[in-house]
Amino acid sequence: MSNIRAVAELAGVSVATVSRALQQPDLVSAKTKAKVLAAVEEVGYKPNLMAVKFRSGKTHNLVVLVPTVANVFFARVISGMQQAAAEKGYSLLLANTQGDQDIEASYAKMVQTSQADGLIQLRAHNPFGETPDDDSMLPMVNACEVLDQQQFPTVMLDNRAAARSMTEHLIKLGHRRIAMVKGPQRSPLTRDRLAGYQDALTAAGIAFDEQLLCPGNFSLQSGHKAAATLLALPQPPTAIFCENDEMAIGVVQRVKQSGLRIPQDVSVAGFDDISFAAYCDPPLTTIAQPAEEFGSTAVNLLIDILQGRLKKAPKVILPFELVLRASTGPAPATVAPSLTGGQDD
Amino acid sequence: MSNIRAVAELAGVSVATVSRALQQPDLVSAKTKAKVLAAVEEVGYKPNLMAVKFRSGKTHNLVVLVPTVANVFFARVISGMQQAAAEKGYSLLLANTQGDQDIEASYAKMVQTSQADGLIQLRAHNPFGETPDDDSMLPMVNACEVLDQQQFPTVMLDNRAAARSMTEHLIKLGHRRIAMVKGPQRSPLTRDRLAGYQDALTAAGIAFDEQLLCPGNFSLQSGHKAAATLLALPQPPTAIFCENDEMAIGVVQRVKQSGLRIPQDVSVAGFDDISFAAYCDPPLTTIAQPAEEFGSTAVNLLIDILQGRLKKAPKVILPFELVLRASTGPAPATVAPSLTGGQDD
DNA sequence: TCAAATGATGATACCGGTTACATCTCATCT
DNA sequence: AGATGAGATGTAACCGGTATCATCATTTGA
Repeated sequence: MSNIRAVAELAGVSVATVSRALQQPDLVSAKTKAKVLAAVEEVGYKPNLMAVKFRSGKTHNLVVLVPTVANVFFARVISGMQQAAAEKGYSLLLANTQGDQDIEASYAKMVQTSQADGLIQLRAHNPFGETPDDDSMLPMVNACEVLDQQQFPTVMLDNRAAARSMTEHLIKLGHRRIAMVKGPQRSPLTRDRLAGYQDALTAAGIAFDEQLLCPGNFSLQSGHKAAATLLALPQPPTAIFCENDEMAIGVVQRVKQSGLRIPQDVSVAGFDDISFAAYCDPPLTTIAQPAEEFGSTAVNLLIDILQGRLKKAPKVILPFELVLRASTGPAPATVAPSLTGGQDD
Repeated sequence: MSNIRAVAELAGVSVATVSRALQQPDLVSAKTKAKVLAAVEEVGYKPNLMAVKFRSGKTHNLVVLVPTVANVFFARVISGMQQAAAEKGYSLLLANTQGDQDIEASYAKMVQTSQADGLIQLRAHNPFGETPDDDSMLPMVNACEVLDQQQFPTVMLDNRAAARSMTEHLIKLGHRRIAMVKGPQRSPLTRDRLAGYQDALTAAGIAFDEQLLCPGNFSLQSGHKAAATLLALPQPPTAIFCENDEMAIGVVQRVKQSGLRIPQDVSVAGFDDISFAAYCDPPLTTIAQPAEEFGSTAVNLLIDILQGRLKKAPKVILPFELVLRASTGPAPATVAPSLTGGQDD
């Protein structure tokens, strides 16, 4: 590997001149510059950027903690991050944490050991461990799933309002028994969406029925399983609102397997508006989130912090959009014909 | 940021001793080690790994060039890479190239500028530009989409055999007019799958009909569009084989929109076995690929190269599996019962 | 008892850039 | 002409580790 000293020797100048010729060409004379560039060419010089990063103390790397990259929504978020980072000359170090806090912590250490300048967390944890006493702003941004008492900059959706909006849509269609398939237990995201759901019920004077809440984990399988549970209830729901699209797609399948029609017998709604949502049968009513924008905003915020342009930790709230498709429709007129028992496959 | 010299001073030893106490504890006496560790604790010393990487010339970073991370299949591959890399102490630098060769080249430069040790390419390009004369092994592995005359180590599927296998399945079901929805034009992947399709046709004595080939780009939309074209043919196909599952899902929707039933009127098959394939209506017959294994194998191969354990560029071929679900079924009794076609099963 | 071997530790060069400061050359001004 | 300053270039410190070699103390062996 040729280095700057080899170039300097060949060009007959000092290393400082070579460095200047490449970094601040205005400071060197035209003919020196020419000599240097020729020498660079001749020895095939490529600067060792590791040395630069070491010297400058800036790596221009950003660590991203993702629960699972193999998730359609996160994939879009990452895509947005990548774009924004590339534009600013940063690279992304991707960490698949599988939700494991030890793995998170080990990657977060990359910031402390100067392997990365900052960190983006897509989960509501603080991977640095307990918050330091001094509230000096750690180079971290929290996106998507956010804890409210967070002292970090965050990018989030108003999940409560979004869930309320969807629930209101269902109520307006005449539904009274609206089930909710939840995400992981302690997720603030689930908590907020649940709150929005309850807000809408309360506003419409509908009693909250614990039985209509079903656990899930954002997977297709868990949606499928949840639907089975819900349909087996003595009084099954006429609408099922899922906290993400994957679960909704699982629900759709299970509902159809029961011989019920969507939306005539049961309405189904999702959350995220992943690309597959529009290609469901029937196409899925859902909440669209600007996934790529989550990513780009988070990256830009982080870079602002790193470059000292941010005084206070901002909270950015991105807009959602209710996307109405064919999976939701008017509640069935029937109070209950006679199939309250719910037939199996 | 505290450094090793601060620790040395506090512990009353030399920097060399501190380094040894942390790296090769056996070389240091017990009480010195204790002093050092206490000092490390006291100043909160975290080694600057950037300095280590610079000194050692090894970054332990691997660049991954992905056409689009927001692709279900690639997301799984990346997940497998991440896992394998983490186990060996490497990090992944993710690059979303959008298929742009300039972007690819700019990321490939990270290897040449010592920001990464090696590179994994998921497309059949050589991002380093024209191959160097000396066939010294560049630290690169090519996975998924592979050019055959490649001098790099590769990890791939026998796409030709897989496509042949699927086509044979359709032929066995009595289909004679089998359409193929292709991937991007110049992709070797498309070329191989097409060849396998033709192999099966030839073996079964079915004439190849150019009209039944439809362009696509691996997106849901392109599948939808392709189906529209195919169904409008004077003699539409009775089976549609798509080069990936997304397109197949798009096809399924379009076919159903035409009022045709799957598989009674038209069979549809995909490729990849993404998670959504099993949740289609009807569930999709497809070819399963070990996506995560693609990733882990590629990473392990690359690390073998980097650590000099590999003499010749190996070609690894991973197994596929024909996954039969409900989207394929017997060919409909032909509108024209004339027996030009020949034998059924 | 002295030489040689062993073990523990220290001093410092080194990796490859950047950059503060020094030096040198001219041109300009009074 | 001498002083001043601008412009071009060189010298070397520096970033923070690692590793080589030197040094010194202690033990072992003949």
